[in-house]
Amino acid sequence: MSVQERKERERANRERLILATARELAEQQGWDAVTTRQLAERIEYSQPVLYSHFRGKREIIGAVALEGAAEMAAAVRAAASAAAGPRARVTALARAYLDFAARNPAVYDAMFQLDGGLAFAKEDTPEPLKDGFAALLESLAEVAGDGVHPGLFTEVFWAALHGLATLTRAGRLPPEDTERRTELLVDRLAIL
Amino acid sequence: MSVQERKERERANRERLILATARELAEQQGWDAVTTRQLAERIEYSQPVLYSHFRGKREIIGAVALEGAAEMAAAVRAAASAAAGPRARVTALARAYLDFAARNPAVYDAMFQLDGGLAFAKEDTPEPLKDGFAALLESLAEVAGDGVHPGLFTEVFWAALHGLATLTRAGRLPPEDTERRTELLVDRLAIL
DNA sequence: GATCCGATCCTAGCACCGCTAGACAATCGA
DNA sequence: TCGATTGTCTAGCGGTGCTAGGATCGGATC
Repeated sequence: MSVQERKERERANRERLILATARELAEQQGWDAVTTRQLAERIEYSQPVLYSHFRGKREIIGAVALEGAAEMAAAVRAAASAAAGPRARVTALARAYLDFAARNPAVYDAMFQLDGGLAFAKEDTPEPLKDGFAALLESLAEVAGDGVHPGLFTEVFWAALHGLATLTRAGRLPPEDTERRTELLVDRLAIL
Repeated sequence: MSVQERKERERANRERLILATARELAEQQGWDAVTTRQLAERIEYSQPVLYSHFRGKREIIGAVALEGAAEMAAAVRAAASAAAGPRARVTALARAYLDFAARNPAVYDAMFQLDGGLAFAKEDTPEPLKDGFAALLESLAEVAGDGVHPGLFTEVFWAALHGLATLTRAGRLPPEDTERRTELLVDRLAIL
């Protein structure tokens, strides 16, 4: 069944092409510009082809979000493991998180601002999302402090990072003070 | 010129009606349901009338956001002034903020999630937005700690609240632990 | 009181959106 | 070689935000 295998391979390639194109277009011109027509034209297929891969636009956004979650988890883990000592680890984690959000605004939007039809904080939460939270938890648990549930602490720390990321990106916070805000956050939240 | 005054009054009334209807519809069915057609039908005028009051849908969202900012500033100030002592003030402020976001999700979306075409952190930032930040600053400055710029501290605290509000609302954080998260945040961030 | 004129509002329609039915062509198995 | 299946496209549906242009209404003037 080599023929069938080839077809499946080609199909998988095209699906990757769709996601990569959607992501690229979103980073270049924003998600509003990612219309099914524009996307179809860029991958050089007609619109209905998109619907043979995804249920709709929401699911495309969701798929990009999952990609992003996996990348962010990797980035956070890499930064944390390259740092020595709890304090350096947490600082590196925070910087990596905010850096990812700043460098991939469209992906970050797909993960948290847009409706990608993803479930959260439930049984059927997709693996990359749970793993993203786990990546934060790994480094944050050690600085949660005595008597504080590590999961709860991670939620609060994560929320703070998320707030900084979104408000900065939306122009609500001046970008030049990001580093000072990060240091203040780590100083206060983490018990070293 | 009593005639002209009457007309201006009626016009102002209709503008209030548009905003109240948009807000009500958004809280009931979400901003996606606030289409120009639906909105026009509810106020019993045709669509073009909307455009004689606002440049477009964005500006309507922006106007609702400004309303919301004023209300939130008032809510935060009321909560803070009813509390005795720095710690109680900050806790009350945090609760009031999160409570407002939870009770008025559509308005909160208009303020921070949607594009209302509003300027931020600049000279031409609308007054209600600057005042909203000022309301936070008033109570937070006293717990910023020595050597920490009150504005910077307020930004971080605000970002944390914003993160908690949005992640909770999006189903990313289980709502039942909100109170514990709030206490943890206040305990760690505020210097008492 | 008749007439004019300007402000006000609505009908109709534009270009675009996400999505889909059904015709068509290419490819596979017999 | 032929029929069936799979894959793709054209065309179109109902919806969106927004606007041009005509009708209508009310106040000011003679």
